[in-house]
Amino acid sequence: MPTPLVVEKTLSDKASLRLTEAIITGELQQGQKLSEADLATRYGISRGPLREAIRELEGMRLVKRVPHAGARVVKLDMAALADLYRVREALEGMASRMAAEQMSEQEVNALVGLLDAHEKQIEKSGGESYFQSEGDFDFHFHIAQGSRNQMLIDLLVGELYQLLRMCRYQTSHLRNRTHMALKQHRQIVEAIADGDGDLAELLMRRHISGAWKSIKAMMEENK
Amino acid sequence: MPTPLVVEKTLSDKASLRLTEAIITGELQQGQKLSEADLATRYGISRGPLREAIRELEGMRLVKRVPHAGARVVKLDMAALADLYRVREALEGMASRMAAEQMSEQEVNALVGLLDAHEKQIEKSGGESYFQSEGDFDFHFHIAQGSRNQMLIDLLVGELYQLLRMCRYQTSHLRNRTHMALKQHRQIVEAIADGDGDLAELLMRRHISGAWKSIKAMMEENK
DNA sequence: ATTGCTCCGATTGTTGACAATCATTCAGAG
DNA sequence: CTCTGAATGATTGTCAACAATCGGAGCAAT
Repeated sequence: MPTPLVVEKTLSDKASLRLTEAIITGELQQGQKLSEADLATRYGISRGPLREAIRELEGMRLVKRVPHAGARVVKLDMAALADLYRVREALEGMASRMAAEQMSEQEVNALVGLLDAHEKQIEKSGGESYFQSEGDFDFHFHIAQGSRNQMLIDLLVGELYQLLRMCRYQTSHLRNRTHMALKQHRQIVEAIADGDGDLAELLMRRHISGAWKSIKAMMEENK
Repeated sequence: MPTPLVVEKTLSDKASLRLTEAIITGELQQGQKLSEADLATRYGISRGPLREAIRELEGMRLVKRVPHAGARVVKLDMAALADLYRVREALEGMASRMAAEQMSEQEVNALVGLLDAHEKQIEKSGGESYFQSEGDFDFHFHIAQGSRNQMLIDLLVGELYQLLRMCRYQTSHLRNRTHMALKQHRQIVEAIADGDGDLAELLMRRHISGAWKSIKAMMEENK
């Protein structure tokens, strides 16, 4: 039985995906208003599904909606990013702890392999492409999965990581942090391999808190 | 100028509120299917707004939707509750830390007053009414506010607390924990008053982790 | 008896038209 | 000239009809 090559999706789900990408890549800029009629005709669908897609993006915190006034792309100013990184610190810290408690040896090996691949990529094409190609997300994504906590996974992958991608796309990123990041990643994996939840959480929180500090410093310097 | 007594809301927002209450109180039971046609006629609205309301509830994690098959009320089994309490531990721990760093003296005093009121209520009407009347939520709600972190507040108040209310409504709750809970609340406030973020986070995490252990024990015993 | 197929009813997904609301503009009074 | 406020255009909210899809009942063949 041949499986269908194109997975049939509902129009609003497809619209939701397109909108998500448009927002993250900056095709729809921060604070920009989302006109229902405009987007509907542009995507070749009706306003009904599009409205539902917007409701979905609201749930992901990518847009903010105000009744009778429409939806606007969320604005990631310094305060919002500070909030985001604190929440991320809490959630990924917990994810690392739970991953340390529950990841199988096989999964840990896969993680190590992932970091090896990342290291090679960095050596070959300069640190820049690491963040740019979202290799960094691979790592954090796998840790989230390792926690076996579905709610944690949904929160991180479905909401926080989208906002982070959005931020990363729009601010050019420091490539001098890649080596430090990779080293910290290895330390975290080591703690997970040892089943040391306390240490894994501590290291992940430091890793994220440090990333925020350097982003913040860069933002304050560049403007 | 007299402010309007009835705040005009959109139909889908009103439906969203009604549905939320119906789910939390158990009027719509866990796992039950939400029929669009049925609910729409019952609420006296059309299917359009109702569908948007369901999308909103999906964002709050109160229902789970599968394309072409409808939406069902989420099932809070043991595994889901375990996940929920771990996430809560991480987020409220962070909220307590930030509250300790940022709450004003005045706000802390208000918190102390709140706990005094709670204590009186417990003495007067037995411990039972404390959890039942959602006095416990008052406390956690104020701490979230104190964090000054809007994303944290949205996550806790808009999503996690709804699920917790749902759980609390349906499982009769231990009243022998009220005294211990109150004592722990006081310790947390003390840490916040001292501006000791480390301790505030630690105590809150213990508080929540302890609550989960006793709930889990009760569930395993009762079935 | 069980497996597979077809048809049918019920439910969800989608559409375009209609109603309500908001923001802007422009006229007129002070 | 400024401020108020009423008309107007554009945008969002709502509705009811239509199309697409899923699940199950019933029947036939092995």
